[in-house]
Amino acid sequence: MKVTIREVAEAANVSRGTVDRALNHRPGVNPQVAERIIKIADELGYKPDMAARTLANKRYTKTIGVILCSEGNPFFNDVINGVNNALEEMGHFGIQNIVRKIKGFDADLLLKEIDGLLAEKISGLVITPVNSPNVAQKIQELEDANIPVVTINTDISSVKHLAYVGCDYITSGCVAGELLGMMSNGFEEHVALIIGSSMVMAQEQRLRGIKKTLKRDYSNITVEAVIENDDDDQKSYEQVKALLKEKPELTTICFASAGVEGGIKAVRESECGRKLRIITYDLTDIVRENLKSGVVSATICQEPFRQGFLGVEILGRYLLYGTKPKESTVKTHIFIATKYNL
Amino acid sequence: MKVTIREVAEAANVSRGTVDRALNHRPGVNPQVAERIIKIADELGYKPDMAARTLANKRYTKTIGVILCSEGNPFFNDVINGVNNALEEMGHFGIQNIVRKIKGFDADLLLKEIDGLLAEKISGLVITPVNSPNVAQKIQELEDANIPVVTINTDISSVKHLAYVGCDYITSGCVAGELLGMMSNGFEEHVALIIGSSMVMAQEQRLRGIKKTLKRDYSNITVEAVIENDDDDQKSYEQVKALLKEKPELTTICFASAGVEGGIKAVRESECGRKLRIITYDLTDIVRENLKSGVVSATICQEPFRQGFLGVEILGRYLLYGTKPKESTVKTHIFIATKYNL
DNA sequence: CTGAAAGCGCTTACAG
DNA sequence: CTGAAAGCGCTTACAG
Repeated sequence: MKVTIREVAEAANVSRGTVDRALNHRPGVNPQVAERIIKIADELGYKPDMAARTLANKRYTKTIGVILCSEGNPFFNDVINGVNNALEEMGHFGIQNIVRKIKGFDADLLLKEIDGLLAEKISGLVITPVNSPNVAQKIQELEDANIPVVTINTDISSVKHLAYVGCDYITSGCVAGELLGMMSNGFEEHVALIIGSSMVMAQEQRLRGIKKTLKRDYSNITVEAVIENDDDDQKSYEQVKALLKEKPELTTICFASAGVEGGIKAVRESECGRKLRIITYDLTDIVRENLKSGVVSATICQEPFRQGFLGVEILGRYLLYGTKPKESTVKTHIFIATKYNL
Repeated sequence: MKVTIREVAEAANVSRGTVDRALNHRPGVNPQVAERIIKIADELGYKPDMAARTLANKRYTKTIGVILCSEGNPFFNDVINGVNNALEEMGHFGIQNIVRKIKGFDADLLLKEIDGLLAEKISGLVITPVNSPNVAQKIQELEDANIPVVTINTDISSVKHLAYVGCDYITSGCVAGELLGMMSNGFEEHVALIIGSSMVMAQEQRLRGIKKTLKRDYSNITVEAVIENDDDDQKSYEQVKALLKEKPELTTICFASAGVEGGIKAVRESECGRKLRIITYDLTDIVRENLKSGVVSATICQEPFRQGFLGVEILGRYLLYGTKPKESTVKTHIFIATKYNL
């Protein structure tokens, strides 16, 4: 039957406190005794009871801090939903939370918010980091101070942290390339790729994935232009407008980032007879609308809800039970959605 | 701060036991008192602590029964993984389990297994049901006896039960239709649809979804044949072989069920110059291999892992905390995968 | 370094 | 119908 700490204690002829200390590698146990206890626990097949552990830890409540660069960016709506759902669940287990949202991927603001949360004594942090050295250094400091950090949606390089939950952006580019290829049906196609900025790692990676795949497998597809719209709809509008005038042979536009609304407006206005195919990334309200009406053919998604949810859940489990995910990189799925599978 | 049952009891001037009984609608409380307690708890913002609840319930252990029609069907591998993962989690919360796997969607076998699990005193059941009247009746009996039932992957009609976790098969067909449409790039295409059996509701629905979408939006695509292979590879091989001889104009084959291996073998053998496009459903090892090698262009997935995982989790949460899912139908996502996003 | 004991919040068998 | 109390399994402050 069920093996509890009590059975282990009896078998080892020590108190339950000592078993607990030994099994959880807490200080203050004779190493020999500890080793013996661990062995006995193992033989008995002892598995800690999460509910009891959680309950006992209620006396020493922990707080999860969350910082999202989400303000004014509709993509993050689903990430936020995921975060909130997981935080609510953690609430049932007595974990508190503080959430901060900032506008843009602004390193200085981010650092200020991190310090703010540290002042509030958070026990762990979930964050969409800016991939800059000073942010990396700050995250290193947190990890060193035993405050685990989980990055979501976008990662930070060169700092070991508890986990990253998000998609692989190069693969995400390859999928777009493959999709463009499939949709060409072997015929000649001329595509334009619209990104936000090649200075953002995720977007540069996507671009790379697309180009690589087209080059390798679809010589019938020519990339006519790569445009950076700074994720700005007005700019996107003007650029796409100019592009369509300049390149009448264009058959497809792929939006690898934001600025979809402006871009589509330009396409709509200039459409005179020919039908441009549009593919996008992610599933914002704008994209959803345009998929339904047939303006956008397909969009490539990355499970934003799950990014938020898992990010918080992984941190929460670590704080509650000390369990780490098997891999520190948790990839969310990339998949293609059409009007039918939103 | 944190409101516990104790605070509610003090505010209401009753014992904690009475608060518990009132809040959980257990019998044996004066209705007026109960109402007052519920109101006070609400005002105080009382939220039950799941860990404590779980721990307290340890004394009255529950067992989840699982019956899967999965034997010899590789699609179910991921469903099984999901089931096992969730069962392990439930184990931490003191819920036991009994799992039975049977071969084929065989109603009589299924009924026998259900009775077997009932004899083992299961508290709830997760099942891939056969949609037949006698199975429906048996599930009704379980629900009446307060043994909640969750169906996964395929549902049973006309019986109210705790939940169904799986995809919407008509939509799943529409997605294939849309995919075929996208891949045609407006050119004339001739497709064959291969299903297992139109007697299986899921497959009949998929077929319907595909045909509907093609008819409405893609008049350039002609369905040349619909073939039933009984999910048998040998049969599939022979039928596809004959088909290819008979219909040299064929450009695409869509496998809406099993028998992919046999079908692909036939395609391979007969390929003389022309390149047939193949699309499939789900992500078995065979499909994965053929996607990677470029033989299969795309496959339409339905989150099998999640079907298993959520099915068990929903039942477990109901048994532990009495919480029901918001909707009794929990749809898993349908998405398109290419060689890059497996 | 080790043990005895209190406590986390909820549930239910038992007594009244 | 209601209350007092034991107990679920683990953790840690305290005493030794």
